[in-house]
Amino acid sequence: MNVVTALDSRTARPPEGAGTQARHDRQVTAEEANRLAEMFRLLGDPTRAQLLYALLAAGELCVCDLTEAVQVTDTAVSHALRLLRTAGVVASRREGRTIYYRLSDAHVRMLLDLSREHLREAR
Amino acid sequence: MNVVTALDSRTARPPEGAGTQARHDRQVTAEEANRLAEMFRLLGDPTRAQLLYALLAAGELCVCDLTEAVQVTDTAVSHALRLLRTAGVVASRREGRTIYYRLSDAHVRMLLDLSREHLREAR
DNA sequence: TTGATCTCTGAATCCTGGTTCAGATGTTAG
DNA sequence: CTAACATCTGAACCAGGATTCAGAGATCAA
Repeated sequence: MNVVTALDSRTARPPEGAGTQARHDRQVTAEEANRLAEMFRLLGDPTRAQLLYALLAAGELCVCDLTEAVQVTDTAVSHALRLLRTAGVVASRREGRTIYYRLSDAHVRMLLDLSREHLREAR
Repeated sequence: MNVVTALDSRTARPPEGAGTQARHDRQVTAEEANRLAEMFRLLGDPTRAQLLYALLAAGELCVCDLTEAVQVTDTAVSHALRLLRTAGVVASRREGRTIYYRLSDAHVRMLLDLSREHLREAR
């Protein structure tokens, strides 16, 4: 209701229309925000984060290596990897009885890389 | 950007010895990964994500505006904002009886901006 | 074949944390 | 002062999801 002091002007509220298509605007629809939240949630678990950063550093690792890197059960690792796999974040490759995992999403890889970088600079 | 992190690396297994240096390297300690996970977790909730993206777009909004933007109770918004506030992600400013919130962490702002961008390009 | 290794799966448990509820705090108007 | 408004707080409730448990595929060696 109140007029807001926007940093960037153009805060005009479009009339909630359903016929809105993909905007290149700053505006983010609830749908988009939910998709983004879903992705962030995937990274927001200590086990999964450690797995992903281990893969980011090593490039490719088998489950046994990952189990050793992160201090949890191999079962927990397997469950975590399944989530990441079905989400398309990691990909797997079988070689004999061992299965190697790697990051498959360049987008996520950049997020991980960038976040690590900035965690170290700032604070 | 140079997001490429050599995928090949025939899994040259470093012998996992005692010498755990690698502080500025690609290596990420469990401690760092947990900190990063904690930050991602903060963004990994639909309500909080919508709040943050609303703030990213508008620059500054009061609780009543945020309550309207996100479709939840004002109480839920308040709880969500408290989490973000204590984490240093948002800052508040009082003007009369209304309180205005804004993003206070440049790091998070970039993450939000970048993620939105890439969600739209890719896929 | 048997046994050992590596990984995955579904069910059950358990716990974190998001929402709701009822009320408190602070602020402005009358 | 009281009343209305804007927001916050703590406790309780409850669901989603991470871990554990027990066992199943899959693959290789002997």
